[in-house]
Amino acid sequence: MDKTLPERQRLILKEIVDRYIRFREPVSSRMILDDYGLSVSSATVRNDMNDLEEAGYIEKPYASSGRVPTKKGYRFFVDWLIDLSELTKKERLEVVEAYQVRCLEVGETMRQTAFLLGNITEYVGFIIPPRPAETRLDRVVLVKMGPRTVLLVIVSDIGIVEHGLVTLDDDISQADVDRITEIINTELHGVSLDAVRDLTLQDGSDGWYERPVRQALLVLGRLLERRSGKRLYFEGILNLVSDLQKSVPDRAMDRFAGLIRAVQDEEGFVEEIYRERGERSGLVISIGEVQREGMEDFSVITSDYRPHGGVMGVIGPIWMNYGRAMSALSYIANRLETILVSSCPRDLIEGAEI
Amino acid sequence: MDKTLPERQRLILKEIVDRYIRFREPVSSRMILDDYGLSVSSATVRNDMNDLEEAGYIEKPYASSGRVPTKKGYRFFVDWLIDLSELTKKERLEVVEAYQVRCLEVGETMRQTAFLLGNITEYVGFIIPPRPAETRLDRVVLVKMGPRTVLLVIVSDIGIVEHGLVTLDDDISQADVDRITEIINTELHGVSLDAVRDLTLQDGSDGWYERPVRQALLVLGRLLERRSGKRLYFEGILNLVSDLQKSVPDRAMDRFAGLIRAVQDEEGFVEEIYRERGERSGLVISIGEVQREGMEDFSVITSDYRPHGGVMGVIGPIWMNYGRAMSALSYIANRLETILVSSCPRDLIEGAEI
DNA sequence: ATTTAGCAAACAGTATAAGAGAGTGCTAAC
DNA sequence: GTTAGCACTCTCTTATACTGTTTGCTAAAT
Repeated sequence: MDKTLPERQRLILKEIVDRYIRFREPVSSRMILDDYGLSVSSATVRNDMNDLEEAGYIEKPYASSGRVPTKKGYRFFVDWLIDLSELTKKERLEVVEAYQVRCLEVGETMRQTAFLLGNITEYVGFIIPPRPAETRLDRVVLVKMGPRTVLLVIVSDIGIVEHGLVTLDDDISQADVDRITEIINTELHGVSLDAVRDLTLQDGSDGWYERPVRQALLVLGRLLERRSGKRLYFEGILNLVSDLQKSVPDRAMDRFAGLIRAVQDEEGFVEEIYRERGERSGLVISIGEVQREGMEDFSVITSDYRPHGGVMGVIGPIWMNYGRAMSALSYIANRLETILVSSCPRDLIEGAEI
Repeated sequence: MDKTLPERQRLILKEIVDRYIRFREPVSSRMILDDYGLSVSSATVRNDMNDLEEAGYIEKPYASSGRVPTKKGYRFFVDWLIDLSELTKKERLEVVEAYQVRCLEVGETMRQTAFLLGNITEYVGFIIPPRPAETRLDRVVLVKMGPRTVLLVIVSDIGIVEHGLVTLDDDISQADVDRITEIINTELHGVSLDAVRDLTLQDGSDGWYERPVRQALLVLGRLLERRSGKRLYFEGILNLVSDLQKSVPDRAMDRFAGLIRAVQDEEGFVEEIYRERGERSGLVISIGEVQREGMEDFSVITSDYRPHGGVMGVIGPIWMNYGRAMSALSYIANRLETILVSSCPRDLIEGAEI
């Protein structure tokens, strides 16, 4: 990586990116002097800016305008020049309190997290739930509701993941329900949700168990199957509206609609996020690099979170406040990990660590 | 009500509204002739249009442009001139299938309904859940999860409304849990959720029961309290983007942002919807009449649904396709009622009807 | 009493031109 | 390596003219 750049040019580049992020208009040589109090003339700054332009870090919208950072410029900025800006006490409190209300339901925790990400960064927050392949079944809970109906609750090592109704062919006693629960939990405790799904949906185990057990297993499988569909939670898409409107008034709607379309196909989006992250862990910053039509002008910052390899992130305009977003993302990822791990039953904790 | 208007003027007004809804541009006297084949001259049509304008049904964006319907014009249109357009077989199927997947969770049913409304009308669908004051507790289910933790599921006459974790001070046996369940269900079966909330949160019952029962009741109350907060489900806000962009390219973002803001304050929005409906039942059409800043240029069609007095609706631009939206709304409201009533336990059905 | 033909007037929308202002690139001097 | 000065470029705004659509009005026709 080339962090080599003359000191003054680094300063000027930093100033250009900082100012552009703040005011969203091309930065002239004068502005840099006014603001920064460099003890050189504007001509000198212009010379440096020329060098920076030749090196591909900045560009001009038109021949005699101020400079605007290029993607390469943003990249250099986030890699070498950025100041991280800690969350305020108030914001940290918001996060902590949001997680205070203990959510049993994993889905609720996901929604909450996406909401926090969106709300604090004022961009779009999203989260991909823990992979079912690495989430383990803690137990199922069966409760007799009616003569032939039983409530089924699926509890994983990170909380309740689904519930549904099992309709049986015949009437059944509470004792039988308890026995079935016992059987299922003995067999499936600690098995990954994906494996549970496959086991319960395949017809192989047909002869093994009595009918009510088979029926319960079938519903269990179906619920997990349906669950796999829900792979993504978004919050705060509307935060972009005012930002875009202020920054690119005439193209705002286009950009916005483009992003919506890019994100509509959740399956594809999730895949692209994983592809883009590759084998990296921790924060990954993609500056217009997410390969989806309509996202060329958006930046995405993602972070993985343990246990079970989920990914959360923030989508913002390419001129987003990277420092803030990065801090927020780290902090929230960290909090979420704490929450998830702390709700993990003791005997499944080793299994949870990869 | 004045449905009195010379026959030809009615025809012309209908044609103007129809065309404006379809093409979203001022309608000239020529267009009406071309399209409709009236056997009069354009001058005659112009005279009629003049009358219509004087009567306040249409107006000109500028001195020599074609005519555009006024709110009064839309009102006359929906009251006297509209053709309802039935949903297609495919659309009806979509609705039926969406409800096929039996949702236990009331919240899920609400989300589903809002989604259907938004998706089929291609505007914004929303739904206000059944009033807790008129929803009755069927029973609670308590399941021992750990030594001192108990899972609490709240089942109302229309399905599961919430679940949460009760943390007890002392260890407890399964038998005790069953006894507590019995006590709570005996006391509270058939009581409205609002009443349950108030009963369980007031400190009066302090001495009555042993500690574990009191603790369970407290959590029950808290969950119902939290639930009251979630009074609104929205889906399809993004459907408006393309419509607005096509219709009012430059003001699109403003309008959009305005609506978002108007709807952000859910409490206030819900109140205004109830205020606007007043004592009316069935479909209510508000043409820019919902008194919220930013909604002057949007129309809202609402419908109540039984049991328990919820309201669902569609928000669209003032030039929305009223015929389609009205049909969709009636149909979906009807389906939802069927679903809700059919899942209602026998002994609570009378209570459900107001 | 309606309806119609014909025509002047209104105005959006587009295109073109001119002027102001901001910022750069370059050259020559420091 | 840095700076002052100046010509040049390009956006943004304002003014002007032109085109095409549609209306309102008047006078004649039915």
